[in-house]
Amino acid sequence: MTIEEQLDFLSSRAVDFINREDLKKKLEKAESEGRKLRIKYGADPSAPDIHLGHVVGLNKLREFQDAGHTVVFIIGDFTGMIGDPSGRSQTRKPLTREQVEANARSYQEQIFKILDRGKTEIRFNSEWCGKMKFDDVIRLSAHVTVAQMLARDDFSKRYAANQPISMVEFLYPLVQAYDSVMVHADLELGGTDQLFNLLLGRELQKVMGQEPQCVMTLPLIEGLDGVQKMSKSLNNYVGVDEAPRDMYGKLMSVPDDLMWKYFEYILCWPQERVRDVHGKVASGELHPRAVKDMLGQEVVARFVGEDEAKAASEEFTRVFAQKELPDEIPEVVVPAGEIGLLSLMVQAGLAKSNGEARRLIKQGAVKINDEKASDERAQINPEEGMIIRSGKRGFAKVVIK
RNA sequence: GGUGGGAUAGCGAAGCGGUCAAACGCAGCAGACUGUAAAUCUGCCCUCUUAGAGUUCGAUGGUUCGAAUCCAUCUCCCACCA
Repeated sequence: MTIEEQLDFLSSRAVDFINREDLKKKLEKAESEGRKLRIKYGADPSAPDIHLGHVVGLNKLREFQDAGHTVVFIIGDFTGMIGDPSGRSQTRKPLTREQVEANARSYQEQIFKILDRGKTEIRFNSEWCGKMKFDDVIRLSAHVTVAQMLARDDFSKRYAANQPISMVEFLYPLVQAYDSVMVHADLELGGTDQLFNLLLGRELQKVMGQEPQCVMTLPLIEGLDGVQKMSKSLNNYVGVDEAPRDMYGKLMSVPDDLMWKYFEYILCWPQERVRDVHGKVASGELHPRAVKDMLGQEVVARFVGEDEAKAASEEFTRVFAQKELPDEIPEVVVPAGEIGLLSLMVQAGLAKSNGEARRLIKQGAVKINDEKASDERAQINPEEGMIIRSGKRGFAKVVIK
């Protein structure tokens, strides 16, 4: 590939890219010096589940690796242990050393489903942040002005709306920027919400006498609800570590319009192909469900395996389209003898409380051995192998102790 | 240091002495419709053995026949002016 072709390839799917000229120079220089570029990506250690939202970025990192470069994957353990009042409404709890370590391990297991282990450098920012003295921090903060900070969109909005902004929030972008200095990043990648922070890294490097990093952002994809960005806290995510059945099932419930993004950013389909399939669905040549099945299967195949993908798809059809029972049904162990239906359901995990169980029964969601249960006060005489269904996806099989 | 505002169910937000287990929106769950889609419609959505009962409205104590609503103290939060 020529440099220009590389640039095209590497910047594909990016939203912001600052900037092509700089990256070109870096690529040329690296090539002539036989050096690899250092591509930085920061991860928050508080949510150890890598989900498809992260995959958007990880895919891009992988492309950089395939082009020969090194990914510097930074786990923000230092900041994670302090906690992150992330503005919005949620305050992230500070993590303990043990939690951070456990999360970091879990990260590593998951990211190498996508990244090339041999071209990845994992770093923890406590390595350098932990050594800083307070005067170092103060000196560092002198490089940035309040006006600069207020340039960040969410800060300016909140400031204007008389909403609180803590000093910590000002400090975090600075820490992140400092990470760039410490790892000598050539380019930093992040979601579009990271643009300001990434640019601050660029500024700080300049101030501290380094060649400034390039900055690239990728879209934040919406989660299962189709509206809010995929995140663990909103519980609208698909984790790369999930059981094939869940992964597939979740993908099938994604709004149709969102599929195209998933094809493009998760599966990295070329745009022409996405457009082609999109067109076929629009014209009625392809059924949206078939396309979504393809999405589900391809994603499962990528993170788990081909066979599992096929199996997940088949089971899904069987259970939901033909209303049959799934392969594996969770068991409830109960002693022999009469038991109230309500408490049986709670014990089986089909309802959180008797109240909920009652509601489900009233609404006609509960079946025992395919027979609708309508009496909430029913006493059940459990039999071995009795099947209790609650709604479309709640199943339990009775086992007599 | 000063002034003002606030803490209500998962979240947001009404309520300001009884009719409040607490409006409304969102999220969630179920049913109908489907492609387990989306949209829509309907119902539910503190707990418990019911048309009944028991615990809730930052915490504690008090006034009252009766408090989420009034008083006192406390804790926490926010904005503004310095």
